[in-house]
Amino acid sequence: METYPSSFAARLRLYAGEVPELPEVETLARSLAPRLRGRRILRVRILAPRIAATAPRQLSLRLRGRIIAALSRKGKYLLLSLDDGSVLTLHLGMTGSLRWNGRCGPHTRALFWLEGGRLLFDDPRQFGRIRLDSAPPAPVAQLGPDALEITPAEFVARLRQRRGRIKSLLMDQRVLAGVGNIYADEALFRARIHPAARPADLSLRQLRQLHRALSAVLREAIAAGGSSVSDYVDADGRPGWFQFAHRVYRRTGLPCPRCRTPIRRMLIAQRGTHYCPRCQPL
DNA sequence: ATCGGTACCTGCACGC
DNA sequence: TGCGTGCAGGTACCGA
Repeated sequence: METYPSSFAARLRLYAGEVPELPEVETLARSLAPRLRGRRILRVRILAPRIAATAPRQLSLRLRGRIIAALSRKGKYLLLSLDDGSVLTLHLGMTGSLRWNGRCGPHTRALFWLEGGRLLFDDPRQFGRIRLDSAPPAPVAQLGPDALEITPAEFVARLRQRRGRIKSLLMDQRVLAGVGNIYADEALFRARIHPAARPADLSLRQLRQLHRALSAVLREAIAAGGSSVSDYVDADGRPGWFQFAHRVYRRTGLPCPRCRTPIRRMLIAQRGTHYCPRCQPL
């Protein structure tokens, strides 16, 4: 476990884990499933119309009385299958969170009263979305294979039919689903691949290495985040999250954990991108 | 068709 | 000290 200057710890506390990517949504799905499955929805209230991709009135009317049959995740989407065949889709955006039996706050955007408890949707920036459809909606249907489930062969094939920069492709939800800025940087570092490289620049071996690195970093994050995010669903705050330490993400200027060269930051597709110039040559 | 850039949104850090 | 500015990045959308 690395130690960081306290100012950096504060920054990590502020940002790390705040943006829900695949591991955070997976952990949330696992902790919520036993609480929600089989429960009837009694009442729904949308406080911020902006986050409702389905009209708030429709949501309230059509959700009342429904039973949550199953809960699943695809990419960064949380899918609640209801007893009438419809699907409630939740996306947490950048700052969204779900809390079971939590207290309402200034950023609470939606409330779901269920038998035996209340689910809160908090989202300061309101990039999250809630929608109800008769089947998995277009955004979900267009997702590529889930990043946790994609095979090495499929991973390589899908990347090789694209020409963009490798980091952009990793984050393109149609190529594969679930990877955001944090895990893209971390996976590329582990695979020693420059984020601006293009698939044509990379050997088969490197692409397979990237698949391994991505699987590893996602699984580690789920393992580390599991208990803490589960606590978070119950209460306020996320103690224990910092078991998972980022190696390059937001570590600009700090020594590379492998070679001590200062981590560098660049922009790719307007996103902050962190890499080691020595370990990840172009 | 594919890619890159921008809008949306808010809270925090930073600098004058 | 207080205020203005920039930055963070999820998806959708637009134009080249």
